Amino acid sequence: MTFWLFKSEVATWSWDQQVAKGDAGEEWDGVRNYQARNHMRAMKPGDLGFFYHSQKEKEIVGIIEVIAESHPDSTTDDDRWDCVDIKAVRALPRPVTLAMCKDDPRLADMVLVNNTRLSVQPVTPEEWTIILELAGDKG
DNA sequence: GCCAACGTTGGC
DNA sequence: GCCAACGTTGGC
Repeated sequence: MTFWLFKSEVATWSWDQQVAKGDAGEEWDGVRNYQARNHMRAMKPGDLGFFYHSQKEKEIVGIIEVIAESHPDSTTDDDRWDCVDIKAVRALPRPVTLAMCKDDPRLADMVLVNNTRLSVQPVTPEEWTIILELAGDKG
């Protein structure tokens, strides 16, 4: 089991839209960054991830599950770009803001804090647990 | 709205 | 293969 974090602007693809897709989920398309793509290629069905709203909200709002391995991105003919499918698992009881992550010394090395521009990134098991704690999520 | 960080492109 | 120019992301 590996943990991840997916970033999206609310205007582009929001948590509510993800939830509306239900268990069918949706492909995480549109990624045009090699690092982000490589992370998606490393994902396995059953992996869990956080759903983060960038720009305005700047907070982790929910948990998603990877439901399909990486496959060609249907929004482009360029075969360099792959994506996975994800579905919403549950919303966090309270969102965890970027500011909260920055304020917690245990999260000082988190990619979210240190590489603001990477839209798909790994999360360590320790970070995963800490964020669930900050969110008041009991699993 | 600005700007820092960083990734990509393309000329050489 | 280097690097300058440019474009984009996203926090502030």
